[in-house]
Amino acid sequence: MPELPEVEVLVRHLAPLLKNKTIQHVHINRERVLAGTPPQKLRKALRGATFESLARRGKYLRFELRAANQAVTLPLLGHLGMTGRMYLLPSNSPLPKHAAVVLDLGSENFVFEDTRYFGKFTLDTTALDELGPEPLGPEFTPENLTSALKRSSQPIKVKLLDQCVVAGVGNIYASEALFLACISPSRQSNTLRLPQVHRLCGAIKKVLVEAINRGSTVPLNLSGNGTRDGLFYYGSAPGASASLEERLRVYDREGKPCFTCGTPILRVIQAARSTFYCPQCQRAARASSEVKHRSRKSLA
DNA sequence: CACCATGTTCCTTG
DNA sequence: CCAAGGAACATGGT
Repeated sequence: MPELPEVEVLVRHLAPLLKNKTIQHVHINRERVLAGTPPQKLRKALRGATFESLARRGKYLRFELRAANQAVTLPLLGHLGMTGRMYLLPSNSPLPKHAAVVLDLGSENFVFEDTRYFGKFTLDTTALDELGPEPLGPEFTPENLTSALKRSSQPIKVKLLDQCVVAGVGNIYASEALFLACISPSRQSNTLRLPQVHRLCGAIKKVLVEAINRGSTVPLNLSGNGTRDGLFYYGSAPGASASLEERLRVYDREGKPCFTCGTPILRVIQAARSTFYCPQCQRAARASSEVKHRSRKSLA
């Protein structure tokens, strides 16, 4: 599932390819991804409309379309869920089995493919209102992150997946950022001190920027066809085929040695998701019970 | 068959 | 009402 870096790479890739293309027909194969937008409404809104711009917000793609002879633009929101992909295909290419929505652009199709159909393709943009700051934007500061964390006793790893806290961090980069910041994933959010939050902020930015610069974490197959190369293909580019292990410091490295200290990486389950961390580099802070015990001792 | 998966949302429980 | 935990969603890979 694409986290922020892959969405960013995809948006940069698609924006110039879609610009000024006009939608001839709208094919909806899975209403579930419309997130409440009536199919007729989507067809009516998109048919004849032209792509004007595309931007990312968190893990969302926000398309701006202009209907023929209209002054106003229409926002269209996309989300890749766990398995979503978006790409252009020549009109004569076969559509994938799980094509949820297909926009006919004349000589090519813009395909939203999503095997598990957890993704979204909708005119309803209200989801954006709930999002916290962009991690690579000016609002994402240690001070703001501290205030977002201060009233939560949830483990910090779980809290980082909350899109209200910071928009775009997912399961991979939550583990990665905590490793870089040397913070235990089980540390209670509201017990982090400013220096640690400072480190965490920097670590989040660093792992995201690294991944964006790398192209993506998992090779994105933007052609929709693993055997084809060409314009829309990232995955097979030379140097882009490094395995997860070569790109990530702890994620999916259970039992393998920490790159810093050699201690085997652990995997635990938090909020029903896997977390990976180094128990040596990311030691939990001294438990409060231990602190109490000590003070009781010194009193005695 | 078992378990796992880059996400979000809904339901239940306390 | 709120926070937290877990199941559900749907499909495929190992």
